[in-house]
Amino acid sequence: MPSIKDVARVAGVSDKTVSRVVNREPNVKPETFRRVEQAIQDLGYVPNRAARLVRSRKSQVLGILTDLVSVTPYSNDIVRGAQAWAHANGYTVIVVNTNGDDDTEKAAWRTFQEHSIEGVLYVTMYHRLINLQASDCPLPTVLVNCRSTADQSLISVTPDDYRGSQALTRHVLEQGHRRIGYIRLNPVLFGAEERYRAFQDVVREWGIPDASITTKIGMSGVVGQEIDHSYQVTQNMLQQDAPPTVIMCGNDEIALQAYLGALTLGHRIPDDVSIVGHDDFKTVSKALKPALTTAALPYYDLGFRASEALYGVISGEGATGSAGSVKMDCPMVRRESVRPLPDSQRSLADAGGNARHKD
Amino acid sequence: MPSIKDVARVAGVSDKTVSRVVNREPNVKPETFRRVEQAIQDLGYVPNRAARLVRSRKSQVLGILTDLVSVTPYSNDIVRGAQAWAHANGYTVIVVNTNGDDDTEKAAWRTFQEHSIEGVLYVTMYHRLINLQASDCPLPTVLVNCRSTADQSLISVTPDDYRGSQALTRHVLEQGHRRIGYIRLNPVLFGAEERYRAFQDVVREWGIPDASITTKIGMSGVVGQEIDHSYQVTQNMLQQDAPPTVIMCGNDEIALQAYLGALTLGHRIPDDVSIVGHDDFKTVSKALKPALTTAALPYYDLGFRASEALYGVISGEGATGSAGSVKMDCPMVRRESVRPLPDSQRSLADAGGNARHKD
DNA sequence: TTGTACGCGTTATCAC
DNA sequence: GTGATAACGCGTACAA
Repeated sequence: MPSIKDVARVAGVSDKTVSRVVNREPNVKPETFRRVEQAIQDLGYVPNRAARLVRSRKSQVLGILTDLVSVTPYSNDIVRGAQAWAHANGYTVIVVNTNGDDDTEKAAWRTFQEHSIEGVLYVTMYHRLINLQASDCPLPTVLVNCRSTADQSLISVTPDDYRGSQALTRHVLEQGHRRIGYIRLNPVLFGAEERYRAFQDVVREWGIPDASITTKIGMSGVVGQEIDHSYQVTQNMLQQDAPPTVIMCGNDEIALQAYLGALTLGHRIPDDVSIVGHDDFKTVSKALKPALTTAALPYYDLGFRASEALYGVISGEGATGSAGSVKMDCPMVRRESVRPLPDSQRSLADAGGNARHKD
Repeated sequence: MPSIKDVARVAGVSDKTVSRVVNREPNVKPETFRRVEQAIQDLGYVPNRAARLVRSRKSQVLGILTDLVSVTPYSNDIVRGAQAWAHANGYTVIVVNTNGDDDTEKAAWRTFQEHSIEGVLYVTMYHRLINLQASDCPLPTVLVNCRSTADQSLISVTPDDYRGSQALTRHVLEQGHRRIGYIRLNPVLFGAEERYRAFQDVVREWGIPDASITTKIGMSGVVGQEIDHSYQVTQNMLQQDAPPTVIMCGNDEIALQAYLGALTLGHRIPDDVSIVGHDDFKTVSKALKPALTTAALPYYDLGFRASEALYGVISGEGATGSAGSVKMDCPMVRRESVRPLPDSQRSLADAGGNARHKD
């Protein structure tokens, strides 16, 4: 590896002049500039960041701290989004997965300090509340996909599950559905409860009677290894007396179960039952036939936006705390799994009937 | 950030002594050791890797170069595996996604050099053949999930698609299936062709007549944005004169389509048709009802193993080229989507019949 | 057992 | 415009 001195010697200038050229500083004669560039080419010189860092204290490196990576393969898009921002802005990224282990997390913070990282993205792989204090973070930190209950001064970037679910529920009602099944995600999840709350609020706002709503929990247990009974739940719902005309699912994976459950019973989607999901996990939502109407979790954008916010903090111009925090929209993705109900079927009066097609 | 000198001053020793304590070198009086440790604690001193690196040339950092991340969310497990190895061995990892762009890849190599990275994992997100030359790699490199046709001297770690598919095909035949549908993955994919080749070889070896095999292509087009017609293909297969008793799918996503296609037609799985996949994408294979019998792509292990191999190269003890290259097994995961055929249905004579249950 | 002098590759300061 | 010279935080070599 040639050093700046080698270049200087070959170009016949001092090392400082090479430094000027490399860093595009002013006050270099064009002729000198060319000679130096040539020498750099010839030698294949690449500046050494470590040496630069020793002096200048700017590492141009961001750290990403990640918890249960295995929960779902999709949330990794957060990391991708962050990487995209980083590389577009001359930053490099170091990722450490803690798998939820406290010691590993401690070690990660230390690693970050050793590398003189400028700031870290603390990302959780599902939307949740955490207990972090700003004083626990030795480096500038932005929370992604989570918020701290313990310390409001930590900036966070989270998805707006509430509004996503709200839009979905309104859409379903606008399509004329009145008998609704709702399969809840694991209640342990913060995002899950937000979605359910939105559903309840909208349904109440529209004056839908409780009797025409069926709510069941589809998953339960420890996050990452929950038991999924949504297949069975779907079938029970569809076999009850006045079955719902639409089943709203806590997320797309539950929606997949709902599809399988409904199809196995011989129900057609959306002719016999409409189904909506949440998250827009593409390998599910786009693969389903008919494709699933859902709300898109903006994972990639979460990562990208959070990096911007972190950069704001680092460069000191950043607002902090709830002022700087952002909730990002989960836009509805309308596909073919929701059928508009004809007027004749919209009344609640036929609540005893079964909208299923007969073949 | 306190430096080694600050610690030295507080502890009342020279900086070299602090260095000795930090690096656990011998010849430090226990008493001194304690005093220094105390000062480190008090000041929150963390050694600066950059400074260390300027002298010692060992960055303890690995680079990961990654192409089309978006192809599937699952292959990211390769990166996880590599990270796991790294953090278990005191290494840190820098990941750069190129999205298949050549300029980005060039820039990535440069970034790696700037960071004095010790070696890089060149990982592709689907199993394929590439054109890389060892001379294109300014740093020690190991190929993951791909092999170079241009240069055999590059070590590679790849999944053994052939053997995975072989095991699956044998299993299906052992369960008595003779009329077989095979839905091929995009033929552009190297792994896809390996799987198909294994299927053909086994079927020939067992003397299954061509007439009882139906082969169709389920996906085609540019990788990452292919058109998927496997849903329709499945339905066509099931509606033909002597429908297959089992459908073997190029991967789990096709298997999902096969489930949907079959269920929609009113077929039961595995009573009416058995289905097998490939890859073991858990959000599909475990979610399906009944759960899918498939072969597991060892993504995580690929990343882990490749890191070991790379470490071998770096520390100079490594075999190179095809000698050091590894093909990793894709073990069959036996679940409930394959039904053993009763002896009465195993003969090829009933090739005109339809094994479907009548309700 | 401990300390001193120096060098690593780079940037900062200031004089030329 | 350009170049000495010092300094960054740490490890190495050697002296004490």
